[in-house]
Amino acid sequence: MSNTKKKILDAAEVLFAEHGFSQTSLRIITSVADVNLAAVNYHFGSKKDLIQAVIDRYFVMFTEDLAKEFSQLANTKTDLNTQAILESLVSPIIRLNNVRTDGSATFMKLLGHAYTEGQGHLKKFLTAKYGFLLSQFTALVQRANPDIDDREMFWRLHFMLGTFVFALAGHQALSEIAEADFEEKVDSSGIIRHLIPFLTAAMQAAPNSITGDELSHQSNLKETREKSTC
Amino acid sequence: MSNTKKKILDAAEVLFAEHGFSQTSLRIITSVADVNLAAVNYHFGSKKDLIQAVIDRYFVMFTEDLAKEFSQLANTKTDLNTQAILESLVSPIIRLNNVRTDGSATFMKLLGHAYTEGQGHLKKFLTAKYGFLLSQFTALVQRANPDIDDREMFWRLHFMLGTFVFALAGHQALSEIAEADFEEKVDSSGIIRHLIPFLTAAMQAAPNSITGDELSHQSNLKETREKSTC
DNA sequence: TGTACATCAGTGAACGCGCGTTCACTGATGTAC
DNA sequence: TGTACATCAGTGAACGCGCGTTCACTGATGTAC
Repeated sequence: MSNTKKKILDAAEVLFAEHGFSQTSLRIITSVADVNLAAVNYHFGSKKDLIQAVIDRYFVMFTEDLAKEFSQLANTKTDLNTQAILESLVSPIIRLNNVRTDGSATFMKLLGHAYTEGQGHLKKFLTAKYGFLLSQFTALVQRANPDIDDREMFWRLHFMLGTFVFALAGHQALSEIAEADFEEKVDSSGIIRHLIPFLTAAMQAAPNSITGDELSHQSNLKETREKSTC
Repeated sequence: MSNTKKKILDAAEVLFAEHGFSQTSLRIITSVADVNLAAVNYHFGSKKDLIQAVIDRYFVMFTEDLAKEFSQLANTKTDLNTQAILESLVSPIIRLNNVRTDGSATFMKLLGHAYTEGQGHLKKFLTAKYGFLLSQFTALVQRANPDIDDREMFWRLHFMLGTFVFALAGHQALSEIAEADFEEKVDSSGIIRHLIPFLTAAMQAAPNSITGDELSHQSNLKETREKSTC
């Protein structure tokens, strides 16, 4: 990979993570990377392809590690527990910090933007290329929690992954508040240390017995608002 | 409020929720609302002020209900439990659906965009105006969980709120998959029904005893990657 | 009751600007004969 | 060894386009005398 190409990717990932894709112009990327404006289109073809390349570079690193962790767990002969499965995510995430300063937070921010900004093509691209890892992860969690039915498992898995991404992507803002309040600096692995027992307990919750009907009547406040805001 | 102003707000909130703020142009908003392009600047001053007005209209409805629920809980003489506190969020969220079709999902999507897109001014505006509700919520959860120390409570509160927003904002995409897999349609209140036991259990988890040092060495894979991607 | 002026909601067209992309071009390096 | 051509990385300037915003203007309604 040419030096120019690498300089573009390095500048783009930081700016995309911080400000999102559509709010980051090629002009600001190329000026930060100190390369010519036309170089993006020369090396990547278009802005869309640059976004894909930035995300894919992280995914390749991340999924390589993750696949190893999963296959180790899958080959475990003894019982699996939820905590061990969640902890298998930790090393691949933390190791991104060795590749780039704040690598794991950057990766999670990119994922967050891809989730909310992408018009679908990014999601399809990622699902097609890395969906098998989600399947593996699901299988492991199901093996560790055989009593949870498929519907409930579906929701809990997505809540869990959502919390993971959200917590790590918003890490910077939160740890600034935490630092002001508790004089305690917290990095990515510090957040994960708080996340794992939180999510392990959540995963093992007893399923809900409240019905939809009960739920909609449980408040003491009457629902009297009309379908209008005039 | 003039009819034109209301038509702009109604069209804008749907488009902002779906595509984000910066990716939604005033031209598409005014064409959907069937009003003149210049009307946005006439009635709201600028696009930034329109965004603020859209979000504030939801917040006024939501926080009005929420404040009532919180003060009811605060006046409870008996013991508070986490589940009851989480359930107090349900009615104010669900009631948004009476005001507008998919109101609660729209609100959560707007919150999500405000969180990831806003350059700070939106966050400051919301914190200044509605931060007292977060303090009330924190006080209630602390009363229900006196054994959790302040640091741990800080993180769990933010994980919880993050999961709530993430789950409800991404509700549409997920329930489409859920529908395909389980032939079961799920709306906002259906998601909340899955969320509450999940988060209640998470909140009551035993705090972690793993130290940072143990965490960074718990993987069997060696961390050998260099700080380079060439 | 009539006239003059003020206020207000809304409009059509244009403004300047920043955007992603394109294109003709340069200069260095490699290859064929 | 020398010459002609091909390939490649990169560049500077311009392109057309969509954006948020502005501005002079219209027409309806209200108010003062």
